[in-house]
Amino acid sequence: LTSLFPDSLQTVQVAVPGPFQGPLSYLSKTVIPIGCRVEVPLGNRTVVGIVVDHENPDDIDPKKLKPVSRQLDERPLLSIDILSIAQWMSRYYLHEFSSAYLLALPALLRKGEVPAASVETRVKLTLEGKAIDPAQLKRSPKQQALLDILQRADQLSMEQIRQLGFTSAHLKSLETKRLCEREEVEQLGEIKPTGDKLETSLTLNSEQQAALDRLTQDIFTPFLLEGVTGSGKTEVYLQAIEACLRKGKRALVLVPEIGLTPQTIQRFQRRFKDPLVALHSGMTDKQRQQAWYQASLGQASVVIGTRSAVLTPIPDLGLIVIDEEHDVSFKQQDTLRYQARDVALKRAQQANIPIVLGSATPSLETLHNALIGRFGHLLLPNRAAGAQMPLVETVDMRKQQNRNGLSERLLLRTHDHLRDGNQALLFLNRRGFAPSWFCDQCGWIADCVYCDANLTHHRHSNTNICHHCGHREKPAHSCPSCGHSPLQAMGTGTERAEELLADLFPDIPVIRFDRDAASTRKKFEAQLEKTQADGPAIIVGTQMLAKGHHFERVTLVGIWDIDTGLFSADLRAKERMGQLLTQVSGRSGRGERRGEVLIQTYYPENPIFTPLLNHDYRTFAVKLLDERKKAGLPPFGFVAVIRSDSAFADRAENLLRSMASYLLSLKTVRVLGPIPALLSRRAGKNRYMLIVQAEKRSALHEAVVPLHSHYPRQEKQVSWHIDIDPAELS
DNA sequence: AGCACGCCGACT
DNA sequence: GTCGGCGTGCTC
Repeated sequence: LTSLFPDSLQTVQVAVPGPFQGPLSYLSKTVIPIGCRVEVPLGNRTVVGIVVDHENPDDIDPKKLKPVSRQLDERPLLSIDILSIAQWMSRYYLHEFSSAYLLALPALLRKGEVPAASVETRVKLTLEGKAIDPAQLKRSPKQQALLDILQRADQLSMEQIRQLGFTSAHLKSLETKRLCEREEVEQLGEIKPTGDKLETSLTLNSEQQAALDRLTQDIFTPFLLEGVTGSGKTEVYLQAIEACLRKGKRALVLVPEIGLTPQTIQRFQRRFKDPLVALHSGMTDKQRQQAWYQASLGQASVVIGTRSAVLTPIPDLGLIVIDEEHDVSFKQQDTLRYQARDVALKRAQQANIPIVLGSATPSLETLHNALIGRFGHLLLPNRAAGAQMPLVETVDMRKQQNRNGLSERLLLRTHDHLRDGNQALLFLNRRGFAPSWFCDQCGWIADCVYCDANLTHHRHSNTNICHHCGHREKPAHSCPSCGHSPLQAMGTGTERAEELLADLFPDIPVIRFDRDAASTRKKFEAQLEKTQADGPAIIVGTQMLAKGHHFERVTLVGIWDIDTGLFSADLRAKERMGQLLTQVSGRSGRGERRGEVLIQTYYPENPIFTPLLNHDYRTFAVKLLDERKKAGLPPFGFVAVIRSDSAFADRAENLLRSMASYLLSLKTVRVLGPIPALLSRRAGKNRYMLIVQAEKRSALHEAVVPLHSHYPRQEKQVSWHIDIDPAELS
């Protein structure tokens, strides 16, 4: 009605950055559509916000409202669907209202930048290019391959060419030979998905085919695709995506942080003529913004991204794939602590489309849902190419000579595999040279000034580093406690392992993967590149190695030290240990030769190993589910952790004590704590936690929701947060 | 989350 | 005398 009176002022509800429980109200002369960005005054500055509603809540006096400074978008940037998922997230994860909305936008758009209309360079073949036989270019194989693909695709965008692994130099060469030419096209509207292929599909085995048949539905159906490593899950995804594109719908693929390599993108881009965009942390803000905008305009048929891509607007979304669904990187560990897998499930439900969660080692939550029939359960129990599962055995460290924790047995097996020209992969989940710097006279250990933790010795940089807060110092030469000199590096990290291996096998390249040797995407790619070379090699590294990389020529996997995972107090420590062990083992023997896995442990008789030695992750997981059931832990109950930190330990503890007594008085939830966090002092702050448990999700939420209004988030030098469905109890 | 205001110690 | 340390409080 108000729009009939052009002079009258409208109210708009705007989600703005800040610690607000809901949107703020502003005045506007015109009706601003929901989903548009606006600039609004906030305090004495101007911020970018998103219009999420029009109605003004009753409790706000309209006379106090300020006007919107500027409308930034003509048309909504975020659809109602995305807005409602964002709203669900902020309610469910109990974080500031606006964070989820802002999370849905790439950084540049969050800052108010105008989204770029995408000008695309399209590459087309000339008449000669269409006619020529690519075999004539056999002296330049890259050009030949590019020509071959262009002949099959008719035309490709520069982005596609890059994603396929070609450089502009390759293209230039074809251009100078007058085989192809470029043309600039301004892309405005949608591009209809076709599902037309560049590369033919692989033939599915009967299990893959059965899985595919069930995936191609048109209503909300969640599936667990449980397939052993090497069983061909990706091929099933690709063919399910093809079916989706053929219906004119688009697909969203989420992969773990570290899994989104050029190889992964290529694997998807090589299959389809349809355009694909990737969204990951290796891209610049500008690139991300462009990719996001193209996706939101419907110019990409397939969107492949990491955690934060879960909220990318995609018109006519028809399928969601979550690869390696158990991976911890799907849970955000700071600010808005969401689990992207669960948000994706919500999104699929809302869009009424199928979603497939794939893993060789499903999370206990997902496995449980499949076992009770809530999710469809698709099984790929065999390796696709008929390769055998590796032989797994434990090495009893009590009966072994060892050098820096490398047993004689593992050393001999490594030697054998290398002698046969194969690669060996040694997994050691501890970076640095040694986990401690100590005095063998009096037992003094270098610890962090700011944390309740030892310093890790790094030899390359001759520094002792705290892995929890980043504090660095030069290693002391003599003991500050007894004066003894010299001090020693005790224990083994990847740096020392690398040194030891280089010493033992002087002629064999040792390639290290950890946060230090592969700190950036580029360095990581460089290390991967080295593993492609012919001849024997040793790959040594941390859990970076467990995440979906195919090391075709690895035939031996050695697990340097599994025992830390056996005794950690954390909720998911055992689950992770089993997943890691299964995943790392899966890195071996995918080719022709049967792989071998050796697990070094001081506790070989621990029954937890028994099923894992036979590749029976399922039995292992069912046992853990049974333990969870007895303890009322997820997925049989619901958990929230409230963490507090303060420079003053008593303040942090007292705040939680007060919350605990309030929560206990409700009599609807179980409360454990306050207890000191696993790392009780970190970066100079004392940390405590409170574990809240309930049988019903609703009871848990009802209990914790009021805390935000009772306790300001920053009060008298204490800050606190709630973590719903925490990844770890620490 | 920012950002200003305001009250205390250590400097030209 | 002030510069700036960061504790406190506010933002439709």
